[in-house]
Amino acid sequence: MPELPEVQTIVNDLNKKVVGEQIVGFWSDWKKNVRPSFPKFKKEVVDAKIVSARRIGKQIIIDLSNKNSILIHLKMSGHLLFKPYSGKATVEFSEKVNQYIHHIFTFKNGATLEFSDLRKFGWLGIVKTEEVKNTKEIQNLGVDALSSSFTFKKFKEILNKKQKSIIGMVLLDQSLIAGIGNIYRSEILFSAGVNPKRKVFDLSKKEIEKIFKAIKSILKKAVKMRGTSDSDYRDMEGKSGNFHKVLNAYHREGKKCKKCKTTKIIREKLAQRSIFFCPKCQK
DNA sequence: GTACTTGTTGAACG
DNA sequence: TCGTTCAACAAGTA
Repeated sequence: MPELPEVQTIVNDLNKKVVGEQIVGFWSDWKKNVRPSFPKFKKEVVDAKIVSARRIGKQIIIDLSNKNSILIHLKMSGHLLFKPYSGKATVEFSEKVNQYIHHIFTFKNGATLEFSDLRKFGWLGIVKTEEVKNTKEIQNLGVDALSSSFTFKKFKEILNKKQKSIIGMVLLDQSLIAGIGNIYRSEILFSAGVNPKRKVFDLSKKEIEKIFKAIKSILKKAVKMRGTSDSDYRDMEGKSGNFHKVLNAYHREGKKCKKCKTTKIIREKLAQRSIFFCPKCQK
């Protein structure tokens, strides 16, 4: 499932591969997830050129030459796949994930950008570029976890407002800090040595510092490694990320903690979501 | 057929 | 009224 580092990887690839491309066609077989409507979306994107791609939280924004922007949210199982023109109908990928393509952009040079989404939870929409920041999806997001405005001071401010909350919940709340999902929440708290169920007011200054540093360092490291492919995430070429190879907690329940090497990682539910941690290393 | 997956959202809660 | 918590929802797999 794409979280911030996976989305960042996709945005980086978009900037490398599709900037300057002119959209000549758009196809969809799941029109209910195209906003505001399929005909309107198609009308606004066809003929436009791609200017640049950016990201806020897990939200992808692709700015077009006609003052419109495409918004894309991949939700659980969405992927964007770029296929350069090969002279054949499509370039084949071996990964199973490609059977679920529901939306396809075609470019003037014959390349395609395909939106694959197994569970059909993802969506894409068109808005005026100047209206992007006013959309409900963007306005509801807190400060982006990797942006320069997410400073230690800012993190303390957020925690100050959430004294009674559980730290594991705060990290997952997109309206406070945007970009952290279930995988990185577990990894960040493991790295900081903090139990996910601790209350914010109970955290020491040093622990807060450790959590903040872990957010930045783990997310940056994950971006470098092109994301986590725990279940089915793929980058634009259909390739897996590498971060799952270095996971310490996520999806490791029953396995020995890599830090203390004695205690097993346990899995618990926190507000309907799984949380993974080492009961010995995370107090 | 049922439980499980996640991010988002609106309803229900105190 | 407000801030917080919970359950529902999307669709598919095992």
